Amino acid sequence: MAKRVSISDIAESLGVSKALVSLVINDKADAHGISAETQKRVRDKIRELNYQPDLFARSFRVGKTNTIGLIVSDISNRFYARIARDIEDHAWNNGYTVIICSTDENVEKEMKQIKLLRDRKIDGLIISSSQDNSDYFNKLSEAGFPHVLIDRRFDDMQSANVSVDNYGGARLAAEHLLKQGFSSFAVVALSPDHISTIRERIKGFTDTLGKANVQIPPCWLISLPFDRIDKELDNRLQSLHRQGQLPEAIFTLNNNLTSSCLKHLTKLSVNIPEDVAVIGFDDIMYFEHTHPSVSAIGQPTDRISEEAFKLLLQQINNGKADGRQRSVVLPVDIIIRESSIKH
Amino acid sequence: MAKRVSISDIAESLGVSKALVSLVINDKADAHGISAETQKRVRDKIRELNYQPDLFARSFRVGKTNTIGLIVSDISNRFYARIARDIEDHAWNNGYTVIICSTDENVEKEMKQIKLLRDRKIDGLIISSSQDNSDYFNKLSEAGFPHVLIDRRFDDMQSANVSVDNYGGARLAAEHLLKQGFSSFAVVALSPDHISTIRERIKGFTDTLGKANVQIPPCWLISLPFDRIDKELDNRLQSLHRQGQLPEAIFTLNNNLTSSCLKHLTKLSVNIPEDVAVIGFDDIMYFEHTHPSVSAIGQPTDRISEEAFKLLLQQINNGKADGRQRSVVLPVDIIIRESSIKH
DNA sequence: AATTTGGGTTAAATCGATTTAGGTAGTTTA
DNA sequence: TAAACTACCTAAATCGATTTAACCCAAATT
Repeated sequence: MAKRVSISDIAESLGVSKALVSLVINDKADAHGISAETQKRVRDKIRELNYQPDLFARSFRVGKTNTIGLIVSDISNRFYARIARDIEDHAWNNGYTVIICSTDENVEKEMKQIKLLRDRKIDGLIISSSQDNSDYFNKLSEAGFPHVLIDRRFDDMQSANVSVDNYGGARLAAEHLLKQGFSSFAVVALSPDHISTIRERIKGFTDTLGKANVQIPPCWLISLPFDRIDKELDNRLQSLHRQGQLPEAIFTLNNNLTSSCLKHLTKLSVNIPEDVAVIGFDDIMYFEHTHPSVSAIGQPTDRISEEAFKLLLQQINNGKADGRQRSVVLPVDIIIRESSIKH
Repeated sequence: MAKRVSISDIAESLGVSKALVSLVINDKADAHGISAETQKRVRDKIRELNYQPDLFARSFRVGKTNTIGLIVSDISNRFYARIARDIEDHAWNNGYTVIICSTDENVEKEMKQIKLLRDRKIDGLIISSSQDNSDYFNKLSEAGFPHVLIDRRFDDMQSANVSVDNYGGARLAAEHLLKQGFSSFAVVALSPDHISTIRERIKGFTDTLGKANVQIPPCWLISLPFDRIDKELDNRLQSLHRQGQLPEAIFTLNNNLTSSCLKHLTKLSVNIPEDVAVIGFDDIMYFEHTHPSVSAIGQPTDRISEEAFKLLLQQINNGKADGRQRSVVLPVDIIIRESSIKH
């Protein structure tokens, strides 16, 4: 591997000091009164030897890596993939690079990842956490480590955070289903059930039904472990179907659950929405083209990314996470398609 | 921000040298005859002060960052999202971290990204390149920089690479459509058209049709610019539809093109497959649930990731990209669903 | 003539680790 | 008793940059 040319090489071959070269590179030459002629000589030599500053060494010295971390449960989930893409764009436009980690909802893994990223000296972190309380992040805040929580939130949280109106979205779904005249409902959720988005969506849905004096019996409150969504849902739906106990409508709490639900109902030859109506939280493009097309609560992924990155950058540039951290809650909307229209 | 404890702090508070502490940390103490007792003292102190080695500083010193880059055209594309996820897992299991970049098929951006990542001293790179020749990568090979090209390939390529049998996959699609009895065909491709996957898929398709004495007229060879797939395809399909010139079957060259095609045909009330049949390269879960379900050529994303990471790790561990680089071509399969079944 | 001024430049410390060629002191060997 | 050996440990260089306090010299001022 050909040896890279370093700042010393430039300095030596020119008979000047490394300091001088560094000053020129960093546009501090004028401020230090380096003569125009010398500056030109340096710049020419840099071009001649094709010198590229070692960003790693620079980062080491100045204590800033221009790298941020993004931790989510699964980067191949469309929701997070979109957010990742947007954040990557914002990062790139601001001279940052993104390291992405998937936790599989595994808290230990998540903590290890945060630790590793911090040991690697990332400048900040954007995370959709799987943890069940804010302790860890409050410590991060106290340590002044720039970070923004997205998607999921905690009570007593000091950290900056960006989320959507999960409660309101679920209410929209419930109101819509009630208006359509459905009268029995199931919720398909995800465990671990401490996840705020899940909790809020369930609450928004059940509260709204409650106001209409509709309760959801336990057998229709379905919670599936993250790593076996598909298989478990298959079992549960099959068993309900066998017993003729399917509800009139199902509210699925994220795009994976919606897809899986669609798949297994179809497999059971259950007609949607004639036999069972479906509406999901989180809209993705394909729901427009599934059979039937699927109603969903749409989340503004681009706004989430934008706000999160903005908040992170503020913290990084302020040198620390300062006291009052912004908490941003974004609105959602409902997209009504075939799957939830009463026949 | 509380000051981190460094190796010097440990050394000082113990009255020993930094070297000794470092040796203990790196399990080289025994080899250097450091007494068991001293080792224990060091380890105890490390625990007491909660010392965490600065991985960044270590990387700087040893010249290895344990970070790899992954560059693709768009990380939110399902195909790449899956690959990214798998690579991330392999990386994590091997103590590596992944920096992800999306190029939007922009060659200049891609080069800038490679340069940035190299300046940041990543240990290796996995890339699905948008470039139109192998020069840049051959230079990378000569410089001994570990890298693996995935998905797309080049002629005269010295770099390690993992791809799928695009030609064969396209042949499968063509054979299937012919067997179904369709007799006029369109191909929906992506520009820039130098991309190897696109070229090979087109060739595999047209060659196979050619053997059956079927030609594709220019108006049915549709090539769409990456950043305006959806809009352009809408126009093209509308115009063909208006003129009553839609083919009997369409072969779409990636999952985005397939989705977009589905969307716009549906919008035009064109029945699939009665009016126009569709089969796409690259299968994604949703194609099983779209209306109609969509036939596709499935790519083994997990194998791609696995092989790519394996090849990269080999290069990294060998210290250099050695002469003969492995070239892996993986098989694809055809999944036949409703959209390509003749009525 | 002595002092100040300032333009142009550099030496050296620094970031936090790793690595290697020694050093020291005590014990054994010749 | 001197040399050799052993067991333990350390000094200092190093990675490639940035940063700061000083330095030198010539011109201007007093």
